[in-house]
Amino acid sequence: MSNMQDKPEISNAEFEVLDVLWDDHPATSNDVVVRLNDKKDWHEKTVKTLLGRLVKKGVLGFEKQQRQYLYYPLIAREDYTKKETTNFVSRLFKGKIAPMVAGFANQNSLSKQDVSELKALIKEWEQKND
Amino acid sequence: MSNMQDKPEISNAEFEVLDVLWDDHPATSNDVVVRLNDKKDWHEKTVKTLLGRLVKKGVLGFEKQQRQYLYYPLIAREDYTKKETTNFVSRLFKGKIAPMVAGFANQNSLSKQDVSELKALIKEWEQKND
DNA sequence: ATACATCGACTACAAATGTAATCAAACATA
DNA sequence: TATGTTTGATTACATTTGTAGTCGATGTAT
Repeated sequence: MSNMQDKPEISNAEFEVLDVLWDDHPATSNDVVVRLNDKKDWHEKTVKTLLGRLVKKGVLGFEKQQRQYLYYPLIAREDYTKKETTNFVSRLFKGKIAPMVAGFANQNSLSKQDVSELKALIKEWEQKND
Repeated sequence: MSNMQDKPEISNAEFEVLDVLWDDHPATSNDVVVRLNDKKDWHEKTVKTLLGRLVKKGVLGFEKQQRQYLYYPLIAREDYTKKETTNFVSRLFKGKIAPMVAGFANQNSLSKQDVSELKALIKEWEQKND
């Protein structure tokens, strides 16, 4: 079983880096640094370190372009978010999605759009599972 | 501003301990150890350490009963889960709940009950915000 | 050519975390 | 009473994480 692929454990700081690469890639380390400046107040070296760690973890790949690297994600945002969501819901809500939505709705205000999107989801589900 | 209450940053291992205390409290360290045996394969000492750390973080309180301590949570599960959920949705889904439910639904199978609970939530919301 | 600027690689280092072991005091037991 | 047991307190220690700094190779400007 050579390809026993265990979850990459992405830290919070690493996630921010990955996130900007999901938004647009490939990108040089400097691109990432620049795009992170909006949200985070990180030193260039910090961002480079995080890029390196993500590469080592198999989360990012890169290819050389002259002296620089062009980084890109090796895992899809959707896959990651789905897995994390399942995990989260399972840990905090015994795997039940409704209580999580309930808690959320009660904490934040659900917008009209949120609600109509949820209704659409449900309708779709009902058509699939008549 | 003495009561500037900053979030307690509960680690994964610590959360497991807190979780069994939410289920039933107060409880002695040994109670916790025993109840954790089902899920986790942790040494007694490990559990004690985690209890201590949670106390230090202000997440648990205790009162002495003879030589032992009776531990109990100082924060409510609902408050914690709500805060974590808001945080999670904000980080991974730009604060939008519907995409998170969509991803979840698509990964796991939504049960008929999940759906009816969601519908109930929505109906309630619609009544409140006519 | 010379001197700086920049890149990735490697090193640094404290705090948090996972995972216990040791120690001293209090109890229980032979 | 001498000994082993159990408790919380303290200490241990490797790994991960946040947050950079240094170094050697390469690229750029004078």
